[in-house]
Amino acid sequence: MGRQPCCDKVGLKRGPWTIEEDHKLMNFILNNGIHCWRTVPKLAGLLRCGKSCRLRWINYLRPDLKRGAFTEMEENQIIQLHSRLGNRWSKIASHFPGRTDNEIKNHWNTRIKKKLKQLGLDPITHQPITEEDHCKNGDEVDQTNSFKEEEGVLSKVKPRDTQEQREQPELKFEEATDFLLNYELLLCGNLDEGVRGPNQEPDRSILQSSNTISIEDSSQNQSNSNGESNCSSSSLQEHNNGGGVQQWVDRVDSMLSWDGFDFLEQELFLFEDRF
DNA sequence: AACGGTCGCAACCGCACACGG
DNA sequence: GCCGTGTGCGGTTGCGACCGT
Repeated sequence: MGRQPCCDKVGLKRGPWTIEEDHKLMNFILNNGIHCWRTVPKLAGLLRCGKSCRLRWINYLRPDLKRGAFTEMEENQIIQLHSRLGNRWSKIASHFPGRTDNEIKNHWNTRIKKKLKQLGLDPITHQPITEEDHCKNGDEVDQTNSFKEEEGVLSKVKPRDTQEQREQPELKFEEATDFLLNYELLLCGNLDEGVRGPNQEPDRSILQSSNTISIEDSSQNQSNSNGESNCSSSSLQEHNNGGGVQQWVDRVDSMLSWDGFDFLEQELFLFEDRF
């Protein structure tokens, strides 16, 4: 016999969240914190299951979320961490304060995977794709390696240009070389520490070389296995130093564009005062 | 303008794990 | 040690936006 579902789904709403639902959830959590996700929707007056509320909070409403495109530095770090950790997205995400595992996973699947394939690297093993793989994997790999035939340009025929690709229409040979050099350096770090095994401390030097994160930062964020509230508060404390909560309020305000947002803003300022 | 194909992201699903009684 | 419950995680899907024909 299997587990009971997290909630009885009869009468529960599914699909995209409305602004009103976001409002209710955020308002509830800011006022009451998170004790038990199962009770959250009931108490917040939502027709959602607790799991759905949790996901919405973590992936979208959390105040410490960092939105916007991934930087090249972040991408490189993701690749490096993925080569060491595999598809353990939550572990990878823990190195990127403000980024969610879902976000990183999506970014990996939609962008980085392609980027690696374009460069002739297997996104799973992080090794160069061999001729055998070529034959084994058929079309998929075939596409990824076709850049070899092209003269000085590593772009391959794409079904259509994405926004990113429009900004960077082609991956030039020099850029690709830089990327590969970068990549090698990153992986060299991995190889050196390969003997340490996956569960041991990551290479601090590599991570600290980044301007954006450090082990200390991420460990602070992870310090409480309980997760959410602690993570939020520590980040909020950081944000608070530079008026971050105000920035978040501005961001959420513009993002959600509620007519009746004043009420929530008051709540948020109260929230800010607590930190 | 209409249509079909592709992409990217948000959300869902189901399993695994942790924890308390 | 077993069982029930809550939560976390990774894989997958649905759907709107965008683009080419």
